[in-house]
Amino acid sequence: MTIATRKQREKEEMREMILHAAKNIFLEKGYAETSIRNIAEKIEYSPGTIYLYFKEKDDIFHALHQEGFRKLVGMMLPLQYVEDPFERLKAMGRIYIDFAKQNKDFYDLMFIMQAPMNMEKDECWEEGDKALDHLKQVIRDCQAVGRFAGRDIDFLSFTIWSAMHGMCALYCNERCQAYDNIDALTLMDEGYKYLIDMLAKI
Amino acid sequence: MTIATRKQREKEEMREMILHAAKNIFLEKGYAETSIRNIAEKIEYSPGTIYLYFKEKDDIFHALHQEGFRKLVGMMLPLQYVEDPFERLKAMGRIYIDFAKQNKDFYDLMFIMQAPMNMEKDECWEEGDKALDHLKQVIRDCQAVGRFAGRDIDFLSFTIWSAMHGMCALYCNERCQAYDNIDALTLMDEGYKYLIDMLAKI
DNA sequence: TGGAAAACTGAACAGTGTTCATTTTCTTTG
DNA sequence: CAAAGAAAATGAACACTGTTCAGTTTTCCA
Repeated sequence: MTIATRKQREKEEMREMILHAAKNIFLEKGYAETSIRNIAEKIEYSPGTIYLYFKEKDDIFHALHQEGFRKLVGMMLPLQYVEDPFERLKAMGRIYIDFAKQNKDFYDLMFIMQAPMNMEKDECWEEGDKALDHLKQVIRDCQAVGRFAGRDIDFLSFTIWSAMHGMCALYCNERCQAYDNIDALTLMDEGYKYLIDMLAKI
Repeated sequence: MTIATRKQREKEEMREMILHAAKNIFLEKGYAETSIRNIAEKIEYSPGTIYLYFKEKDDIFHALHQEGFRKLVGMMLPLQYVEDPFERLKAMGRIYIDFAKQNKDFYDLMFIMQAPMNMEKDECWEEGDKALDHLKQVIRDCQAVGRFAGRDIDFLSFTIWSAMHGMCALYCNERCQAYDNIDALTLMDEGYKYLIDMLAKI
């Protein structure tokens, strides 16, 4: 083992250390409280050091952004065992909602925040694109068995994604309070059912 | 005219002045650039003065939040002349999308931002509730002519609102970039059509 | 072991929201 | 009209933010 490879490994470990600390603070106290100084303090380094591993704060959150997508894609894996395409689409929606419910902050970071968005289209969205491709493929599979006949896959996937995202975003941004006598989670569950009913008939 | 009433009027005028300046900066440079010092500079007062008229920064944005809802409700007014309930619902959706397209920052403030949300439920959402009630009423009207039979109005309104919001939110948060070969506005228009198709069949 | 290179530091900069003692302005009273 | 009292406005100060960079410390190799 050369010194160069060790150095590279150490560099990678330091990056991981920073990301780990950032993620912990982010999940515990939210985005606003996750400052460079907070992260630096947690890993017991000076604030300046962090800039030797990440060009700017958004870079850190861009990395967490990607991690979130890997997590979401991971949760989608079992879908391959659902044979019926429409059942697969339904299950996909359930998983998406569950992900948002269980990972409010990650969902925010991935689909709502402006923060880690100042990136080039390539690389940045590799994981996100994978998730969207996944949805498009399921729609294609549905079409193969006669559903959604004549519908454009891009437009239909956008409609479905939007509908799902709409519920999750209203949930994450506390706008479900508009229904003061209904629990937000119930709202999402029932809203999802109605969406499936609509998709079944289109 | 007593001095007391003049004082009160001046106080009100000052509030309006601050709001006017805040709105201008907000619409021109966005939320991030709208600082108390920026506003103070624009109205040629010291930063401290602003705190004599608003308890905190969010108070100012809460007021703009309300203004946004008044604007949206205003745009909805012509709907009363659309006789057919389902046509009215369709037109409502169009207006909602147009509002988001034309007032990206206001839409953000009203439905996405966490900023002016730390308010009590009452007063804060008076305008927002009005808009939601409007949607619910149109759905009720649809049911009166046989549409959406057996559907719960709260759940259905949430499904529809979510679907509309989802598109607008993805648009406002630049997530339509995921479709790199399709214009965001086209995406919304076509997505909206598919949603209407679904609602027509449910 | 000496010098180059890499890693790290922490003060400094320009900005943020918010507070508050001090000063200025206006109003009321003697 | 002047003095006292109240209201309004100020701007420095506090604790924070992301980011930079001259200077120090550590590590490496000849």
